[in-house]
Amino acid sequence: MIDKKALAEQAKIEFEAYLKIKGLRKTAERFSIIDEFFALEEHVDVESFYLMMRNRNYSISRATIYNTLDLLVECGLAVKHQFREKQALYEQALTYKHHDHLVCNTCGKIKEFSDERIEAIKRTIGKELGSNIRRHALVFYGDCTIENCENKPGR
Amino acid sequence: MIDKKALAEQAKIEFEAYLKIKGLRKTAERFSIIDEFFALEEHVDVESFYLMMRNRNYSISRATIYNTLDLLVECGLAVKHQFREKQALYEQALTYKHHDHLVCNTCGKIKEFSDERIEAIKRTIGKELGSNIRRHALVFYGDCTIENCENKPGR
DNA sequence: TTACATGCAAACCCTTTGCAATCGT
DNA sequence: ACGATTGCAAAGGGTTTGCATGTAA
Repeated sequence: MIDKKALAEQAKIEFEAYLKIKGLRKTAERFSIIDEFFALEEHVDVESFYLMMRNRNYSISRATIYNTLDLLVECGLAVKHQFREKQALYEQALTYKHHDHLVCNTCGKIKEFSDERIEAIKRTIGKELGSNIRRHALVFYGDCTIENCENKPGR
Repeated sequence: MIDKKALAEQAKIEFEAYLKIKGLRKTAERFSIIDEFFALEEHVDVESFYLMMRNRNYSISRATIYNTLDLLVECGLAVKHQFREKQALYEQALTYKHHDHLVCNTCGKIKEFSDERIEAIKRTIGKELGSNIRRHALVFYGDCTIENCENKPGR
Protein backbone atom coordinates (compact mmCIF):
# COMPACT_ATOMS: atom_id res chain seq x y z
CA MET A 1 0.00 0.00 0.00
CA ILE A 2 1.44 3.30 -1.11
CA ASP A 3 1.41 6.26 1.22
CA LYS A 4 -1.03 8.73 -0.31
CA LYS A 5 0.38 11.69 1.54
CA ALA A 6 3.85 10.99 0.22
CA LEU A 7 2.43 10.61 -3.26
CA ALA A 8 0.78 14.02 -3.09
CA GLU A 9 3.96 15.58 -1.79
CA GLN A 10 6.01 14.17 -4.60
CA ALA A 11 3.40 15.30 -7.07
CA LYS A 12 3.58 18.80 -5.66
CA ILE A 13 7.32 18.90 -6.14
CA GLU A 14 7.05 17.81 -9.75
CA PHE A 15 4.13 20.14 -10.35
CA GLU A 16 5.99 23.12 -8.93
CA ALA A 17 8.86 22.42 -11.26
CA TYR A 18 6.46 22.31 -14.17
CA LEU A 19 4.76 25.54 -13.15
CA LYS A 20 8.12 27.24 -12.91
CA ILE A 21 9.19 26.13 -16.37
CA LYS A 22 5.94 27.28 -17.86
CA GLY A 23 5.88 30.52 -15.91
CA LEU A 24 2.59 29.62 -14.26
CA ARG A 25 1.54 30.51 -10.76
CA LYS A 26 1.48 28.45 -7.63
CA THR A 27 -2.04 28.90 -6.37
CA ALA A 28 -3.68 27.43 -3.30
CA GLU A 29 -6.42 25.88 -5.50
CA ARG A 30 -3.94 23.94 -7.58
CA PHE A 31 -2.30 22.45 -4.56
CA SER A 32 -5.56 21.56 -2.87
CA ILE A 33 -6.56 19.73 -6.04
CA ILE A 34 -3.34 17.76 -5.92
CA ASP A 35 -3.97 16.86 -2.28
CA GLU A 36 -7.37 15.44 -3.07
CA PHE A 37 -6.56 13.96 -6.44
CA PHE A 38 -3.64 11.91 -5.19
CA ALA A 39 -5.68 10.66 -2.24
CA LEU A 40 -8.18 9.02 -4.62
CA GLU A 41 -8.35 5.26 -5.01
CA GLU A 42 -9.87 5.24 -8.47
CA HIS A 43 -10.33 6.99 -11.75
CA VAL A 44 -12.53 10.02 -11.28
CA ASP A 45 -14.71 12.22 -13.46
CA VAL A 46 -14.66 15.97 -13.11
CA GLU A 47 -18.18 16.38 -11.74
CA SER A 48 -17.68 13.82 -8.96
CA PHE A 49 -14.38 15.33 -8.09
CA TYR A 50 -15.88 18.80 -8.01
CA LEU A 51 -18.72 17.68 -5.72
CA MET A 52 -16.31 15.82 -3.48
CA MET A 53 -14.18 18.91 -3.04
CA ARG A 54 -17.20 21.08 -2.35
CA ASN A 55 -18.36 18.56 0.25
CA ARG A 56 -15.03 18.89 1.92
CA ASN A 57 -15.53 22.62 2.08
CA TYR A 58 -13.03 23.68 -0.48
CA SER A 59 -14.39 26.68 -2.32
CA ILE A 60 -13.35 25.85 -5.80
CA SER A 61 -14.96 26.05 -9.21
CA ARG A 62 -15.44 23.52 -11.93
CA ALA A 63 -13.38 25.70 -14.25
CA THR A 64 -10.38 25.53 -11.98
CA ILE A 65 -10.67 21.79 -11.70
CA TYR A 66 -10.78 21.38 -15.46
CA ASN A 67 -7.86 23.73 -15.81
CA THR A 68 -5.75 22.06 -13.16
CA LEU A 69 -6.45 18.50 -14.21
CA ASP A 70 -5.42 19.45 -17.72
CA LEU A 71 -2.19 20.87 -16.37
CA LEU A 72 -1.59 17.63 -14.50
CA VAL A 73 -2.09 15.74 -17.74
CA GLU A 74 0.27 18.07 -19.58
CA CYS A 75 3.04 17.50 -17.10
CA GLY A 76 2.46 13.78 -16.93
CA LEU A 77 1.08 13.58 -13.42
CA ALA A 78 -2.32 12.42 -14.64
CA VAL A 79 -3.81 10.56 -17.55
CA LYS A 80 -7.14 11.33 -19.12
CA HIS A 81 -9.28 8.45 -20.32
CA GLN A 82 -12.35 8.34 -22.48
CA PHE A 83 -13.84 4.94 -21.70
CA ARG A 84 -17.44 5.92 -22.21
CA GLU A 85 -18.97 8.43 -24.54
CA LYS A 86 -19.59 11.29 -22.20
CA GLN A 87 -17.38 12.11 -19.26
CA ALA A 88 -13.66 11.74 -19.29
CA LEU A 89 -12.03 9.99 -16.37
CA TYR A 90 -8.77 11.13 -14.85
CA GLU A 91 -6.24 8.80 -13.31
CA GLN A 92 -3.19 9.63 -11.26
CA ALA A 93 0.04 8.79 -12.97
CA LEU A 94 2.80 9.58 -10.61
CA THR A 95 4.37 6.19 -10.59
CA TYR A 96 3.04 5.66 -14.04
CA LYS A 97 3.85 2.60 -15.93
CA HIS A 98 1.76 2.25 -19.01
CA HIS A 99 -1.11 -0.11 -18.56
CA ASP A 100 -4.38 -0.82 -20.27
CA HIS A 101 -7.88 -1.36 -19.00
CA LEU A 102 -10.50 -4.04 -18.76
CA VAL A 103 -14.01 -2.69 -18.31
CA CYS A 104 -16.37 -5.16 -16.67
CA ASN A 105 -19.69 -5.52 -18.50
CA THR A 106 -21.23 -6.86 -15.32
CA CYS A 107 -20.42 -4.18 -12.80
CA GLY A 108 -18.70 -1.42 -14.74
CA LYS A 109 -15.54 -1.64 -12.66
CA ILE A 110 -12.25 -0.99 -14.37
CA LYS A 111 -9.27 -3.26 -13.89
CA GLU A 112 -5.77 -2.60 -15.08
CA PHE A 113 -3.39 -4.84 -16.90
CA SER A 114 -0.23 -4.66 -18.87
CA ASP A 115 1.05 -6.98 -21.54
CA GLU A 116 4.30 -6.46 -23.34
CA ARG A 117 3.08 -8.11 -26.50
CA ILE A 118 1.27 -4.94 -27.44
CA GLU A 119 4.66 -3.32 -28.05
CA ALA A 120 5.51 -5.92 -30.65
CA ILE A 121 2.23 -5.23 -32.41
CA LYS A 122 3.02 -1.52 -32.40
CA ARG A 123 6.38 -2.13 -34.01
CA THR A 124 4.91 -4.36 -36.71
CA ILE A 125 2.03 -2.08 -37.55
CA GLY A 126 4.10 1.07 -37.37
CA LYS A 127 6.49 -0.35 -39.91
CA GLU A 128 3.69 -1.64 -42.07
CA LEU A 129 1.69 1.58 -42.18
CA GLY A 130 4.51 4.09 -42.03
CA SER A 131 3.96 5.56 -38.62
CA ASN A 132 6.07 6.28 -35.62
CA ILE A 133 3.61 5.10 -33.03
CA ARG A 134 3.81 7.20 -29.90
CA ARG A 135 1.01 5.84 -27.77
CA HIS A 136 -1.87 3.47 -27.74
CA ALA A 137 -5.15 2.90 -26.01
CA LEU A 138 -6.35 -0.62 -25.49
CA VAL A 139 -9.59 -1.41 -23.72
CA PHE A 140 -11.13 -4.82 -23.23
CA TYR A 141 -14.79 -5.27 -22.43
CA GLY A 142 -15.79 -8.55 -20.84
CA ASP A 143 -18.25 -10.42 -18.68
CA CYS A 144 -17.16 -11.21 -15.16
CA THR A 145 -16.42 -14.87 -14.57
CA ILE A 146 -15.57 -14.49 -10.91
CA GLU A 147 -18.03 -16.33 -8.69
CA ASN A 148 -19.28 -14.17 -5.85
CA CYS A 149 -17.44 -11.19 -7.24
CA GLU A 150 -17.77 -8.49 -4.63
CA ASN A 151 -18.56 -5.95 -7.31
CA LYS A 152 -21.55 -7.82 -8.68
CA PRO A 153 -24.57 -5.54 -8.85
CA GLY A 154 -27.37 -6.42 -6.46
CA ARG A 155 -25.38 -7.85 -3.64
CA MET B 1 -12.59 -2.20 -55.40
CA ILE B 2 -15.94 -3.19 -54.02
CA ASP B 3 -19.10 -2.20 -55.81
CA LYS B 4 -20.79 0.32 -53.54
CA LYS B 5 -24.20 -0.14 -55.12
CA ALA B 6 -24.08 -3.87 -54.49
CA LEU B 7 -22.99 -3.23 -50.93
CA ALA B 8 -25.95 -0.98 -50.31
CA GLU B 9 -28.32 -3.50 -51.84
CA GLN B 10 -27.03 -6.27 -49.64
CA ALA B 11 -27.27 -4.02 -46.62
CA LYS B 12 -30.87 -3.26 -47.48
CA ILE B 13 -31.71 -6.94 -47.60
CA GLU B 14 -30.17 -7.55 -44.21
CA PHE B 15 -31.75 -4.43 -42.81
CA GLU B 16 -35.21 -5.38 -44.04
CA ALA B 17 -34.88 -8.73 -42.32
CA TYR B 18 -33.89 -6.98 -39.11
CA LEU B 19 -36.79 -4.56 -39.33
CA LYS B 20 -39.19 -7.44 -39.86
CA ILE B 21 -37.91 -9.34 -36.83
CA LYS B 22 -38.18 -6.26 -34.68
CA GLY B 23 -41.56 -5.23 -36.07
CA LEU B 24 -40.16 -1.92 -37.27
CA ARG B 25 -41.27 -0.05 -40.36
CA LYS B 26 -39.62 0.23 -43.72
CA THR B 27 -39.43 3.96 -44.32
CA ALA B 28 -38.00 5.82 -47.26
CA GLU B 29 -35.66 7.75 -44.94
CA ARG B 30 -34.07 4.61 -43.59
CA PHE B 31 -33.33 3.32 -47.04
CA SER B 32 -31.97 6.59 -48.31
CA ILE B 33 -29.60 6.63 -45.35
CA ILE B 34 -28.40 3.17 -46.30
CA ASP B 35 -27.82 4.30 -49.88
CA GLU B 36 -25.64 7.17 -48.79
CA PHE B 37 -23.97 5.47 -45.85
CA PHE B 38 -22.75 2.52 -47.88
CA ALA B 39 -21.47 4.81 -50.61
CA LEU B 40 -19.06 6.45 -48.17
CA GLU B 41 -15.34 5.85 -48.36
CA GLU B 42 -14.61 6.66 -44.75
CA HIS B 43 -15.78 6.83 -41.21
CA VAL B 44 -18.31 9.61 -40.83
CA ASP B 45 -19.70 11.71 -38.02
CA VAL B 46 -23.39 12.43 -37.76
CA GLU B 47 -23.22 16.15 -38.50
CA SER B 48 -21.17 15.72 -41.69
CA PHE B 49 -23.45 12.96 -42.83
CA TYR B 50 -26.49 15.08 -42.11
CA LEU B 51 -25.10 18.03 -44.06
CA MET B 52 -24.08 15.79 -46.92
CA MET B 53 -27.57 14.39 -47.19
CA ARG B 54 -29.13 17.84 -47.03
CA ASN B 55 -26.75 18.99 -49.77
CA ARG B 56 -27.95 16.15 -51.89
CA ASN B 57 -31.49 17.35 -51.37
CA TYR B 58 -32.73 14.68 -49.12
CA SER B 59 -35.13 16.20 -46.63
CA ILE B 60 -34.11 14.39 -43.53
CA SER B 61 -33.55 15.34 -39.93
CA ARG B 62 -30.66 14.78 -37.62
CA ALA B 63 -32.93 12.79 -35.31
CA THR B 64 -33.68 10.29 -38.04
CA ILE B 65 -30.03 9.91 -38.87
CA TYR B 66 -29.15 9.25 -35.25
CA ASN B 67 -32.01 6.81 -34.99
CA THR B 68 -31.18 4.94 -38.18
CA LEU B 69 -27.44 4.75 -37.61
CA ASP B 70 -28.14 3.28 -34.21
CA LEU B 71 -30.39 0.69 -35.82
CA LEU B 72 -27.59 -0.16 -38.23
CA VAL B 73 -25.26 -0.63 -35.30
CA GLU B 74 -27.81 -2.81 -33.52
CA CYS B 75 -28.13 -5.13 -36.46
CA GLY B 76 -24.41 -5.23 -37.11
CA LEU B 77 -24.36 -3.26 -40.35
CA ALA B 78 -22.37 -0.44 -38.80
CA VAL B 79 -19.89 0.10 -36.01
CA LYS B 80 -19.75 3.17 -33.84
CA HIS B 81 -16.36 4.50 -32.80
CA GLN B 82 -15.32 7.05 -30.24
CA PHE B 83 -11.82 8.01 -31.32
CA ARG B 84 -11.94 11.57 -30.11
CA GLU B 85 -13.72 13.08 -27.20
CA LYS B 86 -16.66 14.63 -28.91
CA GLN B 87 -18.33 13.18 -31.95
CA ALA B 88 -18.76 9.52 -32.56
CA LEU B 89 -17.77 8.16 -35.97
CA TYR B 90 -19.74 5.51 -37.78
CA GLU B 91 -18.19 2.93 -40.05
CA GLN B 92 -19.90 0.52 -42.37
CA ALA B 93 -19.54 -3.07 -41.34
CA LEU B 94 -21.17 -5.17 -43.97
CA THR B 95 -18.20 -7.31 -44.71
CA TYR B 96 -16.95 -6.70 -41.26
CA LYS B 97 -13.87 -8.35 -40.04
CA HIS B 98 -12.67 -6.95 -36.80
CA HIS B 99 -9.85 -4.51 -37.20
CA ASP B 100 -8.25 -1.77 -35.17
CA HIS B 101 -7.21 1.76 -35.98
CA LEU B 102 -4.16 3.91 -36.31
CA VAL B 103 -4.84 7.62 -35.99
CA CYS B 104 -2.24 9.80 -37.68
CA ASN B 105 -1.00 12.63 -35.46
CA THR B 106 0.14 14.47 -38.56
CA CYS B 107 -2.97 14.57 -40.67
CA GLY B 108 -5.70 13.01 -38.54
CA LYS B 109 -6.39 10.28 -41.07
CA ILE B 110 -7.42 6.91 -39.77
CA LYS B 111 -5.86 3.73 -41.09
CA GLU B 112 -7.00 0.22 -40.34
CA PHE B 113 -5.01 -2.78 -39.31
CA SER B 114 -5.52 -6.17 -37.85
CA ASP B 115 -3.13 -8.28 -35.85
CA GLU B 116 -4.01 -11.67 -34.49
CA ARG B 117 -1.68 -11.33 -31.54
CA ILE B 118 -4.28 -9.22 -29.78
CA GLU B 119 -6.43 -12.33 -29.40
CA ALA B 120 -3.68 -14.06 -27.46
CA ILE B 121 -3.45 -11.07 -25.15
CA LYS B 122 -7.19 -11.22 -24.60
CA ARG B 123 -7.01 -14.87 -23.63
CA THR B 124 -4.17 -14.29 -21.20
CA ILE B 125 -5.70 -11.27 -19.54
CA GLY B 126 -9.19 -12.74 -19.47
CA LYS B 127 -7.88 -15.74 -17.61
CA GLU B 128 -5.77 -13.61 -15.32
CA LEU B 129 -8.48 -11.15 -14.33
CA GLY B 130 -11.50 -13.45 -14.46
CA SER B 131 -13.33 -12.06 -17.43
CA ASN B 132 -14.88 -13.46 -20.53
CA ILE B 133 -13.64 -10.79 -22.90
CA ARG B 134 -16.20 -10.07 -25.58
CA ARG B 135 -14.65 -7.22 -27.47
CA HIS B 136 -11.79 -4.81 -27.50
CA ALA B 137 -10.87 -1.41 -28.81
CA LEU B 138 -7.30 -0.73 -29.77
CA VAL B 139 -6.16 2.57 -31.16
CA PHE B 140 -2.63 3.59 -32.01
CA TYR B 141 -1.58 7.21 -32.33
CA GLY B 142 1.55 7.92 -34.31
CA ASP B 143 3.52 10.39 -36.38
CA CYS B 144 3.55 9.83 -40.10
CA THR B 145 6.86 8.60 -41.45
CA ILE B 146 5.79 8.52 -45.07
CA GLU B 147 7.71 10.99 -47.19
CA ASN B 148 5.46 13.06 -49.38
CA CYS B 149 2.42 11.55 -47.76
CA GLU B 150 -0.51 12.78 -49.77
CA ASN B 151 -2.43 13.49 -46.61
CA LYS B 152 0.16 15.83 -45.18
CA PRO B 153 -1.42 19.10 -44.15
CA GLY B 154 -0.37 22.09 -46.21
CA ARG B 155 0.24 20.43 -49.52
C1' DT C 1 1.76 46.69 -10.85
C1' DT C 2 0.26 43.45 -14.02
C1' DA C 3 -0.49 39.34 -16.07
C1' DC C 4 -2.20 35.11 -14.84
C1' DA C 5 -6.01 32.60 -12.12
C1' DT C 6 -10.25 32.24 -10.20
C1' DG C 7 -15.42 31.73 -9.80
C1' DC C 8 -19.51 32.12 -11.89
C1' DA C 9 -22.66 31.72 -15.40
C1' DA C 10 -23.44 31.71 -20.05
C1' DA C 11 -22.19 29.62 -24.30
C1' DC C 12 -20.97 25.51 -26.82
C1' DC C 13 -21.14 21.09 -28.97
C1' DC C 14 -22.96 16.73 -29.66
C1' DT C 15 -26.77 13.95 -28.62
C1' DT C 16 -31.35 12.96 -26.87
C1' DT C 17 -36.09 14.06 -26.10
C1' DG C 18 -40.94 15.87 -26.61
C1' DC C 19 -44.47 16.60 -29.50
C1' DA C 20 -47.49 17.44 -33.30
C1' DA C 21 -47.80 15.92 -37.92
C1' DT C 22 -47.08 11.87 -41.06
C1' DC C 23 -47.04 7.59 -42.90
C1' DG C 24 -46.55 2.12 -42.88
C1' DT C 25 -49.01 -1.68 -42.07
C1' DA D 1 -57.24 3.37 -37.77
C1' DC D 2 -53.35 2.71 -34.98
C1' DG D 3 -49.09 3.26 -33.47
C1' DA D 4 -44.40 3.78 -35.16
C1' DT D 5 -41.60 7.35 -37.42
C1' DT D 6 -40.60 11.80 -38.80
C1' DG D 7 -38.91 16.78 -38.49
C1' DC D 8 -38.19 20.36 -35.76
C1' DA D 9 -36.73 22.72 -31.96
C1' DA D 10 -35.91 22.58 -27.29
C1' DA D 11 -33.63 20.26 -23.54
C1' DG D 12 -29.66 17.71 -21.67
C1' DG D 13 -25.03 16.71 -20.11
C1' DG D 14 -20.26 17.47 -20.22
C1' DT D 15 -16.87 20.87 -21.32
C1' DT D 16 -15.24 25.44 -22.62
C1' DT D 17 -15.35 30.37 -22.62
C1' DG D 18 -15.98 35.40 -21.28
C1' DC D 19 -15.53 38.53 -17.98
C1' DA D 20 -15.12 40.95 -13.66
C1' DT D 21 -12.60 40.13 -9.55
C1' DG D 22 -8.70 38.46 -7.06
C1' DT D 23 -3.86 37.46 -6.33
C1' DA D 24 1.08 35.60 -7.03
C1' DA D 25 5.26 37.44 -8.43
